[in-house]
Parts: sequence; C-alpha cells; structure tokens
Amino acid sequence: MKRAKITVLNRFSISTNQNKAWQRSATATHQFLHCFSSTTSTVSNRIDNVKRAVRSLCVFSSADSAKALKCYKENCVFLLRACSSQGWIHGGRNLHGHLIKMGVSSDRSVAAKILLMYLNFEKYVEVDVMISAFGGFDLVVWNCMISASLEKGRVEKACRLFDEMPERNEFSWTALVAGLMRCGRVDDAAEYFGRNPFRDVVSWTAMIHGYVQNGMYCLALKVFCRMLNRGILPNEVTFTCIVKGCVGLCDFGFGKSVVGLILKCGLENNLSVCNCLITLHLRMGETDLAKRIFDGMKERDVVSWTSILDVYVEMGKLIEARRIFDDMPERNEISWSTMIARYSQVGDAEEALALFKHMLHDGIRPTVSCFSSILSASATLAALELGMCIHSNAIKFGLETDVSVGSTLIDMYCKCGKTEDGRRAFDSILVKNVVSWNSMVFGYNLNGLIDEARELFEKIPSRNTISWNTMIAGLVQSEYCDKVVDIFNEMLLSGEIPNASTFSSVLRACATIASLEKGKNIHGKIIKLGISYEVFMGTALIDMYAKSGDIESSRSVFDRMHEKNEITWTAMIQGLADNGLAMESLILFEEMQRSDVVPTELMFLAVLFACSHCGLVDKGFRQFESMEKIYGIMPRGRHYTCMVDLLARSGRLREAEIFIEAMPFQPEANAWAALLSGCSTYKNEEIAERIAKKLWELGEENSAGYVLLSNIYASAGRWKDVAKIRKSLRDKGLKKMEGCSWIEVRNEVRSFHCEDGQQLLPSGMYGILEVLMSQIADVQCLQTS
DNA sequence: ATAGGGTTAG
Repeated sequence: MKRAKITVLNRFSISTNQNKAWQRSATATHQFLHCFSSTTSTVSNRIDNVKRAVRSLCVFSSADSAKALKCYKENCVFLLRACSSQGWIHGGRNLHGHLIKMGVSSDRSVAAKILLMYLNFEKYVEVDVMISAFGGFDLVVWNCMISASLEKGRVEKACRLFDEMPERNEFSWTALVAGLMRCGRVDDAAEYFGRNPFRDVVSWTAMIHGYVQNGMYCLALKVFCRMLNRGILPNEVTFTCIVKGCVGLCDFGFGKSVVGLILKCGLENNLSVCNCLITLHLRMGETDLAKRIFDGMKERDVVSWTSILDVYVEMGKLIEARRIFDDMPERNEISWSTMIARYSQVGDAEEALALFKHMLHDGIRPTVSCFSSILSASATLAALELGMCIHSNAIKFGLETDVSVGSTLIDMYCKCGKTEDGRRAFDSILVKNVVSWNSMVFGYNLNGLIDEARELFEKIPSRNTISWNTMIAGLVQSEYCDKVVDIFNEMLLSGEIPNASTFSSVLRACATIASLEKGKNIHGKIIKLGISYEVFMGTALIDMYAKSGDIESSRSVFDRMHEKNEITWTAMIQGLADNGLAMESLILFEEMQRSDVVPTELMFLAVLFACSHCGLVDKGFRQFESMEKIYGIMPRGRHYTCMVDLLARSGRLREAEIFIEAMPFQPEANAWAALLSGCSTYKNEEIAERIAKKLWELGEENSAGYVLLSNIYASAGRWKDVAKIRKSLRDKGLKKMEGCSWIEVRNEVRSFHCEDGQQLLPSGMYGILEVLMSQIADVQCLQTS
C-alpha cells in the first residue's frame, strides 16, 4: 500500500498535460470525488489522496504508454485497497464504475482487487459478478475467498473452503496459515503448516510472523532455526519478523547472531531490515549503535524516522526528539502517536493537545492509541475540559464506540468525578471487553458508589483477576471490610487465582476488623500459592498481625521480607509501639535510620507515640526536634498532640500546657483532650478547668474533651458541673462517640455497640459474656490481693 | 499475470 502511495505522488508530480483527460472522464471522476468528500468531509487527507489519485488516473488517458498503464494500474490497486481498509463502500463502487468506463475492470490484476474489495464489504451480488468475470471458481478466486473469510474472522468457513478446494498452490496454504495466525488460531495454523507441501521462504516467514504476532516469541525463534536447518535462506521479510521476535523475547544474544546472519546474506543495507535493527539496538540499550545505523542508511522512510524518534523518546531526550519530529520529511500516525503519548506521559497535556490539533490539521487520522494516551493524561490531571475536547474528536472520528477509547473515557470521566458521564461512555462501547467492565467498576468505587459497583460487577460476563481485585479494593476503601472476606471466598470458588494485590486488599480488611483468625487463614493461602512477600502484600501482612495483636508473627514477616519500603518500616514501627513494645519500636527506628531509608512524617508519629508510652520524655523531644533540623519535616498538629500526650502522661501537666500555648498554629482538639486526660489521671482540676474554658471559647465541636472533663468532675464528685457539661453536649447536638467492640465466633465477626439490645445478639452470647466477666473479675481479685 | 509473508508506538 505504501509503495502504491508513493507511485501516486510520483504520478502527481509529472501530471502536467491533463486538461483533455480531465474533461474526458469528468463525470466519473466528479462522482468519485463527490462521493469521497461527502462521506469523509472531516478528513482532509483522504480527499487530498483521492484528488491526487484521480488526477493520476486522468493522466493515463492522455499518455497511454506501457509505463503509464502500469502506473495507472498500481494507482487503481492502491485506491481499491484504501477503499477496502477504510470501509469506503460508496467510493469503492464509484471507483469500480470508473474502471469499467476506462475498460480496465476485466484486467485480471485489477479484477482480483475488486473481488477482494467486494468480499471485504460482504457484497455477495457483486462478488458473484466478479467471479463470473473470472470465468468461475478458479484457483485465484478460491484463494481470494479464503483470504477474505479469514480477514472477517470466519475461520470455519475458510477451513471449509480450503478443504473443498479441487487443487491448492503455495498461495492457498500460506493464505490459510497466515490468516489462522491473525485470528489467533495458532495450533490450527501449525497443523496446516505441517501438512503444507510447498514450504517456501514465504510460508516459513508467515509461521514465524504468526508466532511473533501472538506473543509466542520462543516458538518463532525455534521455527526460524528449523527453517535454517532445512536449508531455506531467509529474506528481508523473514529478518524483520525474527528481529521483532528477539526484541519481544529480550533475547539479545540471539539478536546478535541474527545480525551476523543479516550481514552474511548481504541484507544489511535493506531499508526494512535497517529499520528493525534500529529498534533492536534501542531495546538492547545500544542507543549509540542505533543512531549509527540510522546515520549510515542510504535511504530512509517514515519508519526509519519514527524508529530513531523512538530512540530519543526512550532515552528521555524529549527536546531532541521534538527536533527530530519537527525535521522529519514525512510523518505518519505512529510518529504523531509516539510524540503525543510521550507528552501525555510526562504530564504535559497542553503540548499533547497542541500536537493533537496539529495532527488533525495535517489531515492525519488519529489512531486509537493516540486517543487513549491523551485521555489517560487528562484523567491523571483530572483535566475535564481537555478530556471533553478529546471526547468530541473521538465522536467525530467514530471512535467513541471503540473499546479501548471507551475505557479511557470511562476512566477520565470517573477520575474527574463525572460518574454518570463515565457510565454513558461505558454504554457507548459497541463490543465491551473485561477492561471496559473493570474500568466502570473502578469508576463507581472511586466515587464511593459501592452498590452500583457491586451491581455492575455481578453483570461482568467473564471476570478476570483485575475485576475481583477492583471490587475487593473498592469494598476495603468504602470500609465494607466484613464483606471483603465473603467476596474473596466467592473469588476462590470461581476458580480465579488471587495475586499479591488481591491479598494486600484482603489483609487490609482483616487488619481493619482485627480478625486474626481470618488473617491467618489468608496467610496460609499465600504460602500455599507460593506468593513471595512482595512489598505491598508483606506490609499488609505485618499490619494485619500487628493490628490483631500477634506482634511476633508480624515481626517474623518483617524479618523475612527482602524488599522493604518506608511504608513497611512504618507499619512495623507503629505495630510494635501500638502493641506496647515501645522500646523495640524505638530500636527498630534507630536501625532504620542507620540504613538508607529516610524517615517520614508518619514514622515520626509512631516514634513519638512509642516514646510517650514508654515515658521517654527527653528522647521524644530529641526526635521531635530532629524532624525539622535533620530531616526538614515540619511537625504537624498530630505530632504536637503526641508531644502533649508525652508530657501529660508523665505528669508534666504545666509543661504540656505551656507547650500547647507556644504552638505556632491552632492545636488539634485531641491535644486538649490528651492534656485533659493527663489532668484526669493526675487529678489536676485547676489545669483541667482552664483547658475546658479554652475548649468552650473555641467552640470546639469535639465531644471527647467534654466527656473527659465530665469524668474529671465526676471523680471529684462535682455532679452539678457534670450535669452542666452533659446539657451543653446535648445543646450542641454532639453525641458521645459510640464505642464498638467485636469478636469472632465460628469464622464470623460480630460487632457490638453499647446500645445493642439483647434481641440483636444470638442467645448464648450473653452467657459467654458472663463467663468472661467473671474471669476478668477473678484476675482483678488476684492482682489486688 | 492474478492470489500468500513485513518493519515503527502503546
């Protein structure tokens, strides 16, 4: 197709004496042109191509040398293929009419292309006409029929046609093998290839390319070796396929041997071979060699330029890449795509959009991937207006029904908070795949619409691991943790294998409900499946064990993890501190400081918490001061609250009060509460009242402070003040934060709230509670006596 | 003669 295109351009440049010709075929060409411009008025390049082509057609009429006839036929073939691939059925019909008028439609080279076009459009009346023009079903017609059936994905029909053929030649076999490969029917293709009596270089290449196409690079390499052993000499097409296979497999050792073979065959100057060698060397990390190949090329085409553009893009040299892009003699949709994708990736959505507009202006039809990359940039930046602009263009090109464009549209709208528009994008997708379903479920989850997510999840025709992970992560995020284990079990029943990402969500849920039994069960499954302690999952395990009170298991997971990030360290340090092992927590923190990990804000929170629970006031202060001085981390409200707690717990109430007063910003309500709590422990009514006054003045909406103060009054027997506080709590509409406890009974978590009546709980549970209460009382008796 | 195999991005 590309060669034909160049011919069209060449013809255009020599078409000077064309007036007479133009008049002669005026009606046909006019109709032809009109047809194209009316159906594709938005795409200027199609019209330009057609205009050029029609002019070339006209030139032929005035200068009918053999050379011109050949050119003319090539132009016809180019146009017929263009009509086929672009789905321009009206253009195709008109062109056919034109060819009849010019008396070339019965030429077999042209007729075959017309036949293929009608087969592609599935216009069987016209197909019959063309077949009778061939004089019935001859070998060429059969081969065309097989090719066309496979193009449409009708594998069974193609095989039937092939099996029914009276005789077959090398074209029949290769058409079938290549077509089966294109349809992903690798085994069938291999079977037919084995039976092929005409195994020439083209058919071997078709096999090699088929394996590469289906990502089976290893097999591609094996077939290539087999071909060499049979003494078949690879040609330039074989080399382009096998080099692509080496790149896919990252087998650069094999790649180097292939380069040697290319030199032996004397194909090192072939254009296509050089083009793929640029990519091979880029992927091998030999960017200098890649550049040298490009520089040494005698002839370069748009693929060469796009390949070298990619070298600079991959090296992260965006400015140089842009310079190459601007200087390129010719750009195609892939060159544009490459640039736009890179600008989108680095978050320069504005430049991506500018290039996108420029591309449209140049009459290049944007590819699906172009839309996807620029839309995902809009999604990341939550740039709704930009996304909508791209969306309108996708509609213009009829690509909003495409599954991958649609999926990125869903993502973009949902990340911008426009869930309904996301749903509309979802509904517009013509043929949905699991990615589009997952995107929509993710979108609902993202915007907290957990019921909608669940409903849609149930409707997914064939779920994959990502579908389950998305749903599970959504439930964890929306804090429906008790439902997570149920859905996880459902996943296991469905036969889907969970991965590290699944486990990290499920463990987070177990940690939240502090369900050690369930957590251990999950850990068992992880071991059974042989999943290694990858960072996120390992950290979730540490957190689950720590939150469930099994700090020994938590630590043992931590010690067995090979790769740790700052979140892992934080989880362990926090876990130790929370479980009363404050000293161990501090020791671990110091161990971490000696390694390369830089402490974070959250880590300091855990450390200060540990200090406060150990009564290590001075150490706490040293850490607090080191935050800003050594690590440049500004302490936040929560850090100050920890410090207040540290002082208050050790009875240094006045110091705590001064510390709060000296804070550079408004303290958290919890800071006052911590101090009040200290006042309560050390029975200091004086400071407590001052703090309470502050709380009143601030109009603080935090109930904990009031409750604490009322407790202080209660313990001092000041019942009038207690009543006053309770009234003010009621007046402000504040409710005492509801306490909640839960236990696990036979693999089921049951939660209690203080207001739960007996009817809400199964009988028998209260009996257990009574036993527990008496055991607690016994322990207390022992301790006091 | 006509019909079969290709390289560049994500």
